[in-house]
Amino acid sequence: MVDDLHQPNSLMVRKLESIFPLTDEEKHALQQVPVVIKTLKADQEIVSIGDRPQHCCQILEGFTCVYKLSYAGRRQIMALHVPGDMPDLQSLHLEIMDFSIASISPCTVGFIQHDDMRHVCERFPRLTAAFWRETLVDASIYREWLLNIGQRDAYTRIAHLLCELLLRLKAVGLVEDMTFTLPTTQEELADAVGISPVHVSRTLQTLRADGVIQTEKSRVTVPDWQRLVEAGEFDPLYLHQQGRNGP
Amino acid sequence: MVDDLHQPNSLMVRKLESIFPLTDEEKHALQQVPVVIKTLKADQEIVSIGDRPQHCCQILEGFTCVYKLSYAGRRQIMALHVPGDMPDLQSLHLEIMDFSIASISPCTVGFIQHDDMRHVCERFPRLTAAFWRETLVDASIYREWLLNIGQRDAYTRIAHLLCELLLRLKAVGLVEDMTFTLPTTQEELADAVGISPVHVSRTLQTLRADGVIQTEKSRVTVPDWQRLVEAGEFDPLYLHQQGRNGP
DNA sequence: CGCGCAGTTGACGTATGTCAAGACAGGTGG
DNA sequence: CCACCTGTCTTGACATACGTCAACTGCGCG
Repeated sequence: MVDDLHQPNSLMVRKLESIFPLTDEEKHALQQVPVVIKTLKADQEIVSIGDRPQHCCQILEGFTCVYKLSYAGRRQIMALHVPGDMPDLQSLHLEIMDFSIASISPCTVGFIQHDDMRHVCERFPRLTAAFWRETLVDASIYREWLLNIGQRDAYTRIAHLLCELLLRLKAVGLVEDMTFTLPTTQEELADAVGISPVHVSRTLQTLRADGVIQTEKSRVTVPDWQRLVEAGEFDPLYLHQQGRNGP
Repeated sequence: MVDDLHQPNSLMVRKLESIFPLTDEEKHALQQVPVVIKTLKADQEIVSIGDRPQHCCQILEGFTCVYKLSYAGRRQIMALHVPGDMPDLQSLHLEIMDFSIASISPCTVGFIQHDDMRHVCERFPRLTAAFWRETLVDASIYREWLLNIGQRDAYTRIAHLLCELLLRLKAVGLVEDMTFTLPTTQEELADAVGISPVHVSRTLQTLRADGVIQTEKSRVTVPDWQRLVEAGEFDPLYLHQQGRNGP
């Protein structure tokens, strides 16, 4: 991944190729799209609710989150995004941002002008379909999070989230020996699963005590995938990762 | 609305015209798309999780919901759909359904073959954009529901849901004198906001006692919009209803 | 070396869940 | 037209998962 960065759009090509093989023409066109790369520290806003952005972004390194605040000032994280993800494709068609995006860890992010996106998509309608599909998978993940937060207890919610992250990170080569980096604080986890930080702390402890996960600093390792799947009531269907259904 | 039914696609034309004016050609093409109309009783499945549908649908009359079950058999309703909505546009690009759709009230639903959808979209790329936009608004609603369920208390959740329904029903002409029909049981409401049916009952009672809503059978009337908005911490931005922001 | 943030722990509070009984209403059949 | 039945809503008593608060620990970083 790191060496790929010299060719900034290669991650996008890989992403779209995971949907269907691209023609050389399509690949070439994508490589031509200008990308502005920025590096960010942790906890910086990338786009803010109410903005009318003229570009969208792709995460190249690090983790970001999509969030909103309630009037009481409580934060709900609606999505975590990992390298390869494009969290604000929707801005192509919805003028005003209805959520904010912030970095969770240090990040590198690529920005692409809407106009440039539209041009490639016009020339290659299959790319439109691929980007549309990306946003549909995002929506599917939102739905699963609704089920998670609305109907499952804290223990299951966290296990479920870890299952999801493992599979998504695996898909971009960021899992080795069932171990991945989770650069979130417990407070961020709490905001993602809709429970309080101290309850996250306690729940993680029982997950560790049950041998479902092991942690060391911000590295998480899953000694027994099947156990984690059961703990999280996890069914990977909603990720729509073609061909994959386990690590 | 009822008389429109003789021209089944007119609701779709209206829906897309709320996004941008359609050319006569586009309208004409849409009118040519074959639609199969079915009528359903309440509580019937329209599409099931795991299906690989070859068509998508538009709600013409009545209410439907999108839902999933947890392993414990608890149901989370992720979305309520009202006339004009197209709940499974995603099946155009995601082969396997990751949720089920069921009628909540008696319904009439129009079914359109994927192939027919794809053909119009190919001929008129702006229609692709319009349908894509529809799915993006759905996603935005999922996000707001995440905030609602994850961070707000029962009282606020229900008030918020009522705000949303009022605006969406208003947009399709189903609100008169701040009154609309809500053909859901309290159990369905409960599954939509992630609380228990008996707590829904109690919460509705205090909403009524506070004068925020009035109910009579399944009719809900909102005597003071501003009060309901405050009770629900409601900001209509996420609905992306162009030009509108209140009833 | 010390500051500060993240995580932990315990005591305690509460919003909401559960269970079970009763009231009510709409529809059906005699 | 009445009696019944079924599904929905309501009510009360009680249980509990989770939240809150506050103090303490430990580690990383300047």
